Amino acid sequence: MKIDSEHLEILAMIVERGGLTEGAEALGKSQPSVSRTMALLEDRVGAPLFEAGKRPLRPTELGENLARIGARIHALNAEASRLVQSYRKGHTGRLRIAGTPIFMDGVVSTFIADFQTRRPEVQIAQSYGYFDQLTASLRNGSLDMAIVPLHPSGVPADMSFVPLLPGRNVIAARAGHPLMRRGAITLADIEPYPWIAPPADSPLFRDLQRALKSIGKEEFRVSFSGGTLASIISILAGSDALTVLPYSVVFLSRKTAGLDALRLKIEHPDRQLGMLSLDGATPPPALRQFAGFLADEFALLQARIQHEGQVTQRRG
Amino acid sequence: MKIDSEHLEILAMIVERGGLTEGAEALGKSQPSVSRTMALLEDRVGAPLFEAGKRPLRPTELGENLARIGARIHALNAEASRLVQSYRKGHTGRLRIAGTPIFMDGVVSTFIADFQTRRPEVQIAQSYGYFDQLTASLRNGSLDMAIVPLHPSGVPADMSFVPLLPGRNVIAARAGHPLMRRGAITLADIEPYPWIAPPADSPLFRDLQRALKSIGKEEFRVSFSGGTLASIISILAGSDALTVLPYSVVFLSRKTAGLDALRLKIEHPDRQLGMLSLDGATPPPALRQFAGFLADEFALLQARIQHEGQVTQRRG
DNA sequence: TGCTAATATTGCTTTGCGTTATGAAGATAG
DNA sequence: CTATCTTCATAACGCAAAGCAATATTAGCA
Repeated sequence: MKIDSEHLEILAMIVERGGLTEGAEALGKSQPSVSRTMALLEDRVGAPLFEAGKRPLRPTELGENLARIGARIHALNAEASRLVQSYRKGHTGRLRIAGTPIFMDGVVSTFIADFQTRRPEVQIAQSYGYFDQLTASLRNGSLDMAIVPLHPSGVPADMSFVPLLPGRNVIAARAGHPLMRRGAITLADIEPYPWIAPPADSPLFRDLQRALKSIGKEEFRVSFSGGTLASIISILAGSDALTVLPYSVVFLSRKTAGLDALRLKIEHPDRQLGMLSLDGATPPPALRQFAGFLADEFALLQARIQHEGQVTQRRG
Repeated sequence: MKIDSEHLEILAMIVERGGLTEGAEALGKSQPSVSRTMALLEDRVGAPLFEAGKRPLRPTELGENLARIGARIHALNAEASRLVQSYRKGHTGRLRIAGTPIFMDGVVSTFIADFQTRRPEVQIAQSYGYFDQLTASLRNGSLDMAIVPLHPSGVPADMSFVPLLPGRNVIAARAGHPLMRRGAITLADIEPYPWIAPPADSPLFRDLQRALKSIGKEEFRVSFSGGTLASIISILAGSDALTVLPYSVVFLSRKTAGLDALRLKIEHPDRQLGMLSLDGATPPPALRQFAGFLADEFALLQARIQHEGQVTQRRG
């Protein structure tokens, strides 16, 4: 004896409105329709839901109790509708984002924070990884979007890539570093200082090797390696060590972390930092929202970086 | 965009069971049926509820959230079914019972108490009234059953009457009353004592008049009138007053209230105390339960009364 | 690669909901 | 008490959807 929840909702509305006709109107249905539905429900329940021979249709004890339940069901159903609406607009959902650690910590996470104040119902699960692992996760559906440095030619065939920033790297040190005051820096100037290296399997580590090689430095002394951005910044701040970081990271950490970039041009890899996502799957609508937000924010960031560069050049 | 609650319940079951096939089985439906239902729901929702290309069908974030709501709807629906079941068996409901005050207070209320320990979900609204008022209430649906003294010929055509006890009245006084020790009582013996009278519009008051006339007493001194049984008992207990009460009331109050019946035969009206109910209307199922219970209890009571009578006679 | 089990699709029937048109009956006012 | 209004019930019919069996498809796995 299964009762149709819809019937209970209709019953609830009739009781709430105090009459079948008004209930039907409120439900947007015809009066005969709900009349028959109630007759059917009474049949199945096997007991009268309305007092017989009363014209402004009044519920019996049982009818009232069932109506109470119907009202609660209606509330739940409406909640489901709201959930779906919200989800479709991208205002609700769970996003699984991953990317290379330094860039995620140094840049993306601050934008995520902004996004979450705007869309608090979107929960974001952030994790870290490098290219191979990230593409695998995208393919098996355990990740919605990856943020990686990538050369346009390296985009897998089954994925799309939206560039956010050029992948320009700089040599970073603490703001008060002895080398900071120098106008032009030579290889010899750099020689005495130890290096902090990103994890050996990271693209940034390879960038570091290539960058130093590009300015003629084949060997370098690593005083610290493998840490997250937070520990790298701590160590940079408390020592005269150098490291290679994306310029955007240095730019955003300048003031808060007392970091700066050395006036030394190094080869920057021909890559772009951008958003990578799988083509086939239906993306969560929240992803569109988030991707759009990131694109906007990064455009702004790039403008700020360029403006700063001009000012510096003019001053320098 | 209204979502079918049934669909949400199905979704919940699939998620709970961890697979479409098992969900279908648990629901007692065929696998294709629930498969298509879910396809339809996904269509309407406009977003995937299950991860694409996963064989033990796993819900998406949205699917899981909707399933949670579905589970709550299912619980409510089941609650409704239980309510209906319970109601149909007469284990739940509201009964509106009314009757003549003395008899309700003295006899019926104790049985109501017993019934309620057995069926705590049945709520009983008790009220008081005399014949005309009670039949009117029965007819307009504001009363489910009346308990009244009635001659079989007086049963209205549109009602049924189930007798419970003969309407035998006795003259009652406190157990230690001077007249109690006497074997045979004459009219002269009664003369000195004042009377307590029921409300003047009650059948019991007319009974009192008739009873006294039947033993030749036309005039009597009324020292108190109009009270409920509780006050009548108090006054009887604290004085040597006499009154007329149904024997069943005296019988049940004997021990607790220190009441007894005088050894003086009076004319008892040719009426039966019984249950009166309207024929046409569908009675609440709980009424059957209650009426059956009362019939049983009164049969027992009558047996106890008869047994007591025999013992007393043998002793007397 | 090929097997197995899970899910999707297809074709068909039945059920129930929606509508409009119309009938019956309680409520109400004079 | 009857005339009238309002409210609810019934009838007839089309359509959407749910049910089932049979069958195709595909992910997981050895």
